[in-house]
Amino acid sequence: MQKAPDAEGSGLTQMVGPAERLWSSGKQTTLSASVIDQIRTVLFAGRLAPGDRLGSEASLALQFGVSRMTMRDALRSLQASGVIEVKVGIKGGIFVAEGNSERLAETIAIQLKLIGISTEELLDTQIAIEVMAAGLAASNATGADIKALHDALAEAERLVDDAEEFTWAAINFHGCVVAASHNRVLAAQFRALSHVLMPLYVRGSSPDVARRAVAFQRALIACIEAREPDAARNLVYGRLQFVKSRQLGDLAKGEAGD
Amino acid sequence: MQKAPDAEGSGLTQMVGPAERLWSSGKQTTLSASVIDQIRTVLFAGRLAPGDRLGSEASLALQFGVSRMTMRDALRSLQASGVIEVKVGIKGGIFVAEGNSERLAETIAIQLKLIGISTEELLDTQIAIEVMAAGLAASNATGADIKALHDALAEAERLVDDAEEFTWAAINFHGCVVAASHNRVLAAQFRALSHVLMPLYVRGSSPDVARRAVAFQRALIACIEAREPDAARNLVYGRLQFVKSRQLGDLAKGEAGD
DNA sequence: TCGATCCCTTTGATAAGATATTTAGGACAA
DNA sequence: TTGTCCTAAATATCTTATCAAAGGGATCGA
Repeated sequence: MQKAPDAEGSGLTQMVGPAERLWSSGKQTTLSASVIDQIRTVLFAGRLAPGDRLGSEASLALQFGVSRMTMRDALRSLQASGVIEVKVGIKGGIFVAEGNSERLAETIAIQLKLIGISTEELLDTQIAIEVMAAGLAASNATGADIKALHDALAEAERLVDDAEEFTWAAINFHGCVVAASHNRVLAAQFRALSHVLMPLYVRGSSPDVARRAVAFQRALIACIEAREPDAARNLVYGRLQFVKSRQLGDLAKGEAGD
Repeated sequence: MQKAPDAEGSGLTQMVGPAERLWSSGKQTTLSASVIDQIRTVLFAGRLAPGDRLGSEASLALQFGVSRMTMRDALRSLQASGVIEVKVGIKGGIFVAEGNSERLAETIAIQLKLIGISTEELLDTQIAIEVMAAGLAASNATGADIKALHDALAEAERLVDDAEEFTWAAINFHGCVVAASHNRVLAAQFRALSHVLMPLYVRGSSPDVARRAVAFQRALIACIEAREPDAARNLVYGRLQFVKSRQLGDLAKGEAGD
C-alpha cells in the first residue's frame, strides 16, 4: 500500500480501522481478499449510501496500491455479492449497489441447491415463511393486495383442470399472499424457495388436488379480508402441513418403486 | 482439454443447451458474463457434484476460448457467489463448491443491509423462523440438543446481571433451539438475521428483561422435552411478539427524543 | 433548435511474464 | 523401515502493457 504516494490520506483506505468487523476474518491471505475486506468494512460502517460513486477501477487501484487487475478481481467479487455495481462509459465507474431483493432470492436458491437441502427442510421453511406472511397479510393487506388475491384466485379456478398451469397459478396466489404481507425479507425468501420447490409441486398436481387448493385459497382470502391474523395463520399452517405430508408421502412411495 | 481455439466441441461448453435456465437471462453483454452463465447452467443441470474438479484456470480459459484474465473474472464472480472453490498448488484448480451455509448467512446479511430492510420486517422474519424452529425442535431434538439447551440456559442464568453478556447468551440459547430443529435453511437464516439484529437486542437489555427471558427459556425447554410442538410454537410466538412490540416501542420512544 | 459526429473517459478483453503457494515425491538420516 | 527435509512441478496470484468497445458530452453544421 505504500506504492500510492498521493493516494494516502484520502479516499477509502484511511477509513479501515477496526470497525464492526462483521465479516472480516482478520488474517487475509491474498491481496485481493484484503481489498475486498477493506471495501466491505467501509461500506458497512455506514459512511456510504447506495448509489454513491467510489471512483474508477484505476483510481481505486491507486488508492489501494495494487495493480488494476488485482483491483478488478476484488471488484468482480464484490459485484457478484451484490455490494457494488459497475458501469461503463465516461460517467461510469464503481458504485455502491442498490439493494436488490431479486439477487437475494437468486443467491439463496443457488446455495440451497449446493448445500443439498432435503425436501423436508425446504417445505418446513416454506411453511414458516408463509404462515407468518399470511398473518401479516391479514393485518397489513391493502385494497390493491386483496384485489390481486381475488384475481389470482379467479385465474386458479379457471385453470383447475390443467395440472401444470394450475400449479403456476397456485404459486402465484401464494406469492400474492406473501406480497400482501409487505415484508421484503419474507418475499425474497419465498421467491428463492419457490424456485427450488417448483418441480416438486408440478409433479404432485391433479384436478382433485387443485379443487382442494382453490377451497383453501377462498378461505384464506376470507380470513385476510376479515382481518383475522390468527385464523389466517392456522389455516395456512394446517394446509401446508397437509401438503407437506402428501409430498413426503409421494416421495416415499416413489422411492419404493411404485 | 484440447487446444480448442474457438472452444467448440469439447469439455463444458458443449453442454450448454437451453436447459433449465433458472438464472440465465439469455443475451449476455460481456464475455465473462457469458462464461459465468454457461458454467452455472452446467452445474445446475446436475452433471457435476460438489467437490468435482473443473480444471485449472488456464485449461478452462482454453476450453471457453477466452483469455486467462477473462476466465479469472468469471471465476472470481462464481467464487463470490459460492458456486466454485479455488485452490492453489499442484493439486489445485477450480472445484465445484461444497455447500456452505455460513456463506449463505453472510450473503443474506449483506443484502439485508443493502436493501435497507426495516426493523419490523426483520423482527417478523425472525419470528417466522424461530416459531417454526421451536416446533421442529420439540419434534426432532436429540438428547445432545437438549443438553445443549440446558447448558445455554445455565449460562444465561449466570449472566443475568450483565446486560451485554446476557444478550449474547440469550441469542446463543435461541441458536441452540434453531440447531435442535435440524433444519439447515432455518439455521442459516437465523444466523443472518442475528448478525443484523444484534445491535438492537444489546441496546434493549436490562436485568429485569433478562429474568423474564430466562423464565421463557425454562418454559421452552420444558415444551421441547415434553415433545409438545404446538405448545413450543405458541410459547415462542407469544414471547417474540412481546419482544417485537417492546423493541418497536423503544424505537418510537427513542425517535421521539425521550 | 436539432441532429450527427467526434472526442474523452472508463470498463472489457488480451498477452506475456514474474511471484507466491501448495503438494508430490525423492533424498537422507535415524 | 520410518520419519523428516528438500526440491521440483503445477497452480493461482499479481504485475505491466496495450488495444477495443461503450457511453456521455461537446462541437459543428444545417
